Amino acid sequence: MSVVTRFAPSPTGFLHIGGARTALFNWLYARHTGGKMLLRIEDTDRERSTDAAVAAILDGLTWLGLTWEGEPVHQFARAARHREVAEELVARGKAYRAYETADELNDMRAKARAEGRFARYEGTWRDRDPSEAPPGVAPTIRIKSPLSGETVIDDRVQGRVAFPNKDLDDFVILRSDGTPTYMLAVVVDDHDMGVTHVIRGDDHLTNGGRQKILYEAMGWEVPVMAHVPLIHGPDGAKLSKRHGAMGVDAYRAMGYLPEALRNYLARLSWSHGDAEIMSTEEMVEWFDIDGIGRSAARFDFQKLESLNGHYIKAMPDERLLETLTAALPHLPGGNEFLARLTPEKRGRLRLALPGLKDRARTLNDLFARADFIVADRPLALDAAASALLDPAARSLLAGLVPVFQAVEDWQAPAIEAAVKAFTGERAVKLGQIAQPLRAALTGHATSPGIFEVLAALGREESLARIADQAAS
RNA sequence: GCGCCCUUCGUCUAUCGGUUAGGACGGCAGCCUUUCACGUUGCAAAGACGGGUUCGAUUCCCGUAGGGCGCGCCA
Repeated sequence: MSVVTRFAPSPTGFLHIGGARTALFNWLYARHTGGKMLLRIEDTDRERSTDAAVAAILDGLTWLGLTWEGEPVHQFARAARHREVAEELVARGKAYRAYETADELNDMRAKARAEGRFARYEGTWRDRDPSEAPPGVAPTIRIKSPLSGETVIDDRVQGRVAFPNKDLDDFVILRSDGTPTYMLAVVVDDHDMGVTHVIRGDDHLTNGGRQKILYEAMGWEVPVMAHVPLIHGPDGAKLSKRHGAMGVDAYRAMGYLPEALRNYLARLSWSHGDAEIMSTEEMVEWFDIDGIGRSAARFDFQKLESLNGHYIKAMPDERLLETLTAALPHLPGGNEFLARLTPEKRGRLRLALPGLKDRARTLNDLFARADFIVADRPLALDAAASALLDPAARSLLAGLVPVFQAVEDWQAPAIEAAVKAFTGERAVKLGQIAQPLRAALTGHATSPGIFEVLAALGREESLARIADQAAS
């Protein structure tokens, strides 16, 4: 039987990092086994679900390169089917109508909590005759959970997990307005969609027990379950906005590459020996549920950055240039940079890229360091650059002009040879000329190798920038 | 409060009873060097605690502590 996994986000916000990892695992497992991953939008909460969130989630998945099979299933559209199953359960005596109002239930819960008791539905209407139903109350449908014994799920990650049935109450499966609850909808949809493997966050572990009760009530086969540990923030607490619970679009805006994020996320609670840097093909080949660990992982931005730097360096220049220009609109300040990137400057950027990418860990970092490429003359100098351009330095720069005019092949090696000959003549150290040159050409005290900068800028622009700063 | 889960360097992890407990990120130091990086070499850094089981426990069991998740007509 072919593997069918699914990713089932609720569209109440962006695709957060934990969801992205869950989607990644489902995707990897489906690819690894030659199966498929389905996408289901869990929008039964009509109050909180929004179209914008659906769009954000699809966008996030697409950016991450996680593809799904077929059209996304919208859970709410299947409400009639869910109702049908709920009614069938009532007809079979596996579920019953309960006539408490939501307010009454809330009061009962509040009271139980205040008294330090577990707020559990006591099954008041479980065996009561429906003829006793109070008039004017629309009932919910509740499942009859077993009263004794235990419900066991054999989880592929967590192992055998047993829940005492006395703690599992008769949860609502159909609301009084006739719409299904999550618990019902998930089970019916997973069954109807032919899902064979449910891979999700372990915050759903106890739900797994409840869902098993539903599967058994319907006489359906329970899918393989794999509850993956959650991702925590750097301080070990639940991931919140404070650390990393932003949407994946926020990671894109921070200049991370999807392949870097994929690689990083894959290594959270999953490993394959000592493998750290993995191509997507390798991840697909190596991924297995057996490799998933059982403890929660903390999100570590430094490691993500390190990986991201690796992928930036590894990317061929032409592709990196395309990737950067495509990403720019999503990066803070990116549009301004893009607006100034004339075709001529784009050519210079392309030439400077090898030196630039070694120094960058994010795309933001990359284009920030490339500001000298798009800058217009006369360059604004930062404090460190100004300090380098003392009178002696300015006079040395003036001496360089004829040297540069005489360079025949305006490439880094020839330029370097010419400059070294010049430093020999003047008996100065390379640093004494390289630093003022850097300041004049880039406006900063740091930059890629100075000869690469000269080559990238071109002779004309380089000489003009030098003239702006040289002693006349 | 009740239930369930987790616990190896600061972080992510390897180890599937016998290892000098390995790798990666980060840190520190050296090298490279025109700056900053990159690269490279080396160093420091871990089995929460207490009991068992065993010839031998990081590994198996129990307890304690700490952390997490769940306990909605949310998903």
